[in-house]
Amino acid sequence: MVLRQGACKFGLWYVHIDWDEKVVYRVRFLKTGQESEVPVSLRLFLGGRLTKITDVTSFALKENNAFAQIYREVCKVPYGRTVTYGEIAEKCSTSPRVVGNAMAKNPTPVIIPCHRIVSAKGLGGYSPSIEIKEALLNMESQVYR
DNA sequence: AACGTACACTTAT
DNA sequence: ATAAGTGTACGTT
Repeated sequence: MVLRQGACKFGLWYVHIDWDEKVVYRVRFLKTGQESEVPVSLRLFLGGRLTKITDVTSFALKENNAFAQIYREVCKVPYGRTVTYGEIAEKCSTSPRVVGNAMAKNPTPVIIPCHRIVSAKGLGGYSPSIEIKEALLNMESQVYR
């Protein structure tokens, strides 16, 4: 297996990605970085010119644990839409808290669109920065308008 | 192995 | 405003 690493700018951040062919192992938002090759659809997506990332998937979706089920549910949320932690929890027969946990530990944000999961009364959280969540949702709402 | 604590929540007092 | 329920992870014993 050949692990490839690249980065792509998004606002003030660099989106760093580690991937191999079709499988993404890690996505991080860092303040530093250097533009380099990333999966094509990721670049288009971050540029607001694609609504669905099709050419890669996340390794976390394939696992066989409680989080993976949650992640798969999160992936069903369409572009430009948001659902609450509670709604995801209900579909997975668990509690909202657990969904929050799963989101916080999401190894591949964007690929797994955890920014579309919000709290029942407000935006909810996002790491490393809530600004990123806002920017992503803002971008999606513009395309969707 | 057990225990405590910390959460990207929600609902009911 | 505060508390209780919730499941997982992670640190400390």
